[in-house]
Amino acid sequence: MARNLQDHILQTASALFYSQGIKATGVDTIVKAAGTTKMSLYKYFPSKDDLVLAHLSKSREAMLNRILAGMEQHASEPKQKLLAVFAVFDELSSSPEFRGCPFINAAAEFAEASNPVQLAAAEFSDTFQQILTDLARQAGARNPEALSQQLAMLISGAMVSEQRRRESGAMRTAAAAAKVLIEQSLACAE
Amino acid sequence: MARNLQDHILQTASALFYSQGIKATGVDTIVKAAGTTKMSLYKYFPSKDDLVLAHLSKSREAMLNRILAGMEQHASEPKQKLLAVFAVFDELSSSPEFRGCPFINAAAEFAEASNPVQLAAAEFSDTFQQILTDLARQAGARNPEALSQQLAMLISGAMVSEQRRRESGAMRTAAAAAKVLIEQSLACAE
DNA sequence: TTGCAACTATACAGACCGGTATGTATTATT
DNA sequence: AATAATACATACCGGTCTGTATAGTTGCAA
Repeated sequence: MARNLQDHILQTASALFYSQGIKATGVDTIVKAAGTTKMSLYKYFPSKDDLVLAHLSKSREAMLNRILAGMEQHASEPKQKLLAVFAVFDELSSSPEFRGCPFINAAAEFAEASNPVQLAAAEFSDTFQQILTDLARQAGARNPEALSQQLAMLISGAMVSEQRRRESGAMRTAAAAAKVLIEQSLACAE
Repeated sequence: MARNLQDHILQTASALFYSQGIKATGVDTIVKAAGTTKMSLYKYFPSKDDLVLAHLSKSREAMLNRILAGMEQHASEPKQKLLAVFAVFDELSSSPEFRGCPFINAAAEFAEASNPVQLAAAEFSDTFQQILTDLARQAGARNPEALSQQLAMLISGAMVSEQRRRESGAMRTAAAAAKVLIEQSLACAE
């Protein structure tokens, strides 16, 4: 499981933050769930805020790795990779543990623009967008930035939709839209 | 301004809930901002939860009215009305007060599935979706449900995107995608 | 065996929150 | 003038939150 206590605490907290919400999850709850004590938690994470940011950082890595791995596994050509991203998110949002996008949710919980959580959310968003833009460019899209932004919006929207109504097939419907947009963007480019 | 104290309190609370977040806005803050006292607030709203639900109900009405008004004003044909919805949301998300979708944000703050806030969010989502589906059907779309879901996802995604990065032109990019999807859905139906 | 570091156990401080109790001032109606 | 409705002022309660202080326990290594 967890190699050391620090990882174990982070893993426990991360799961609770994602499933119950960040503000709704108290430090005592985390400590009890992890089978440890507050003193140990505060040894590794000087404040709850630090723990929250560690959770977002961990989520960021996990998400990006999953996306990149899914892309490499299911496709070789740029165009197919773009569609593979939707397959990854479909698998992700089909899981019973799915509770929406951790970054969208966290950013909604910490509304102040100056909050570090906002920065973490924007950071993930930018990285993800960049991946899509590069693929769109490689695929030869007419306007890679616009296409990638559209695809990202479809994915965000589908996550929100799926969160609101489970088993709505939102991600597959989004993928169908993506296919149309990609084809259209490539057709005009040829 | 506000005809009576109850409306005034709700209006003040609504603005704070939307701009600062619901959990981040304490009752004392609302009372101070409204220039009244807790006793008066609790006379009209038996609990903060009631106030929150009233805020969502008010937001629901305001949003739907704005959408319907914008539709009637800018267009007469179903297809044009669908596009007019994006114009409404573009205007909405261009305002400096824009802080994302109040329902997406609220639902993220109250993560438990059984929470009434979740129901309120789903209720708006369903109503909005129904409006789009009817229009899509009237316009003669091949698959009205799928098309309307795609358009709704584009709008949700654009709101999230615009919230993350202001002035990103997300809603206009979403509208461009919508145009393609609508055209394609109608072309196949002819 | 001794010593040290990691971890546990528990209690508590201080702030904040939602909500209530008690009493007063203002205004309109009759 | 008496009454009732509305709103204000202020203090308080119980609970929860993050974060800390203090003391005890375990395990491992020299």
